[in-house]
Amino acid sequence: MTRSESAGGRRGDLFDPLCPTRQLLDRVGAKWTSMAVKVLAEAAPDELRFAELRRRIPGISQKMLSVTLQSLVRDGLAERRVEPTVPPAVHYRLTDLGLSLEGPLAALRQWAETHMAQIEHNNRLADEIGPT
Amino acid sequence: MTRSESAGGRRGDLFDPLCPTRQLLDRVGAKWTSMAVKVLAEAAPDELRFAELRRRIPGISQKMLSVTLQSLVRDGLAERRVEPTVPPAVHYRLTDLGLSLEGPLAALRQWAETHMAQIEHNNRLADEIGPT
DNA sequence: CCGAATCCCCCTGGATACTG
DNA sequence: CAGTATCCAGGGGGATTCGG
Repeated sequence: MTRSESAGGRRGDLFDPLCPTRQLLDRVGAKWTSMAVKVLAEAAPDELRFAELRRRIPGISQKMLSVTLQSLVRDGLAERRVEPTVPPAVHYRLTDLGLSLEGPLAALRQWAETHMAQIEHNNRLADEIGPT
Repeated sequence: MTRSESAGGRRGDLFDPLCPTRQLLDRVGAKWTSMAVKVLAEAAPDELRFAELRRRIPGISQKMLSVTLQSLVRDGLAERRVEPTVPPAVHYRLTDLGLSLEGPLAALRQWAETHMAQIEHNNRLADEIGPT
């Protein structure tokens, strides 16, 4: 990718190794990841089927659900279990690792619910005095 | 756009784009936001100048630093103070609101530092057995 | 010194259609 | 039912340049 080798620092490389937080945020910041984790965490320790997950995440496309679940599985945050029936039934559940992420995520959610109204308010203020 | 107008809940439903958590994640997920908050939080209660911030955030361009700081200020997470000297000296510091975000963010950082190595390992495993 | 403006690449994620 | 493949629009964010 050779993005920015001229600017005195290759941030493409330097960012990943030094900052696990960045990596995590890239995942959590992905549009549907945190919701999937939340829904799976709420259901835990039960499993959820693909269609059930989809129903519990209104607005998600099956492509994005599929992609999101794949990356969770790939990261070891979730596990996939296939029942070899016809048609196949695929179940997902969080691993312990995935469950352990719920704590920090819940804290962030808590903060958001407490403070986002204030932030939106601040933004509206900025829209008034700024453009004026 | 087929949002999720059928979905009942707003608050606490992070499926909905209006959900506070979604909005927060969009901010925190922005590439440099969390890093800027961290650096500002570490310096608190002292202020940091623009150039100093830039030095403490390896790899950031001045455009992105500018943009990031603007959105922090706009959200009321940070404050901007200009000394009308020539050339001007611009200082930033977190507001109380911004500081209060540091807690949850630090928790996430903590989680990342503890578990990201495991996640990367999981990914390498997936790369081996998958393509095989 | 600080930041606004511009250009542009590329990645995310949405819609749709097709397999097993 | 579950997942894959393709196409495509939008926007984030990097480099660069100009302004005060």
